[in-house]
Amino acid sequence: MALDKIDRKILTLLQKDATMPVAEIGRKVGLSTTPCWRRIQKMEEDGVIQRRVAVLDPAKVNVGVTVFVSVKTNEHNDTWMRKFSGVIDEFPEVVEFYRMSGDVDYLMRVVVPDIGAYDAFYKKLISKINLTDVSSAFAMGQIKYTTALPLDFAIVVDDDK
Amino acid sequence: MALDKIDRKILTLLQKDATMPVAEIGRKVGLSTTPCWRRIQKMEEDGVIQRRVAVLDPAKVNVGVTVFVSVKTNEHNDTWMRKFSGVIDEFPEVVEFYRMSGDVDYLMRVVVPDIGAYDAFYKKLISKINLTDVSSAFAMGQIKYTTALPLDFAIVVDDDK
DNA sequence: GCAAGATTAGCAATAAACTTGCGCAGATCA
DNA sequence: TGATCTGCGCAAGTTTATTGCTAATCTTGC
Repeated sequence: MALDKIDRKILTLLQKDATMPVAEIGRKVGLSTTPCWRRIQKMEEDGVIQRRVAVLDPAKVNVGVTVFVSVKTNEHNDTWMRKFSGVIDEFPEVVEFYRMSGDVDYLMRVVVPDIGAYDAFYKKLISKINLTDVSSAFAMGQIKYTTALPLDFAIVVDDDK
Repeated sequence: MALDKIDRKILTLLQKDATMPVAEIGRKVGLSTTPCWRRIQKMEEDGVIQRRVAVLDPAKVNVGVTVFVSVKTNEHNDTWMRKFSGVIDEFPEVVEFYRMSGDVDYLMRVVVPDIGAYDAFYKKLISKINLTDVSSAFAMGQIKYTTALPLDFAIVVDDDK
């Protein structure tokens, strides 16, 4: 599962553009098609590469507004957490959901067309599960968003190349 | 730029798995290869589909820890914002960055291997730009994360099909 | 109501990309 | 030194993407 310099180069390219032909990737990392292809295969088998997806423009599908929703609860048990997770799973508007440390218990990122749609989401949410304390923070603009993870921390065996 | 039911079906599939052959997508949405391919092309030209990317496993590339960093500033002007954006752009650890309304001015999501790496990031950040107030919230776990946007709000012309 | 133009579907052929089998070269180790 | 292992690359064969062309359906203006 350790990655060398070539693997990381490949991942960097694929994180930017997964449509790039293997032959071209190979050329850019100094490898012919076959070994490059085998490396990609291995990284997919190992689960380093989870999947390849299409990324849409939020504005073009009318979900230009991002809201961060902080949730506090009194229910600090596994059963409740699972129930909450299940409820959230049903909402496609919730694109990220984290269990937090500190004064907030859960944090989620919600995408909607406008404030009105957020209110509708909010009402639907609290009708499905009882939440002690919910607070919403609206994003006025998305300055940076990337699905590409940094590879600087990846485990390495051969760092010579 | 309006999307009909077939377009949304295609997008739903591509948001899950962008490696699926056009022929299979066509079959699933009830279309032959060519028209299905042309629809996909059009949505790429229109920018609805921005790009296709490989999604990696954060743990496998050693960035299993997410930190949300809230920033308050006294500098409420465009010049400073641009400078801040430029600084953030240089940090691959910052995968999301928003300008917020409310008592926090900016919010970013940072991915790192551990607390130590976050501290290193933090030091590097404040050395590059002066920030009035920074507060960090650690995620104990990622319960949901998807790059797929909801298509329920997309603009529609023909809603018959 | 009808004909011209526009839009969308489909087939078939071509081009491009992926995938596999095999052999070769360098590294490792007894 | 020789056996083994690992990784590379060539040359097929297979799958998939892409394009040109035709047919069918829908729109529009009269």
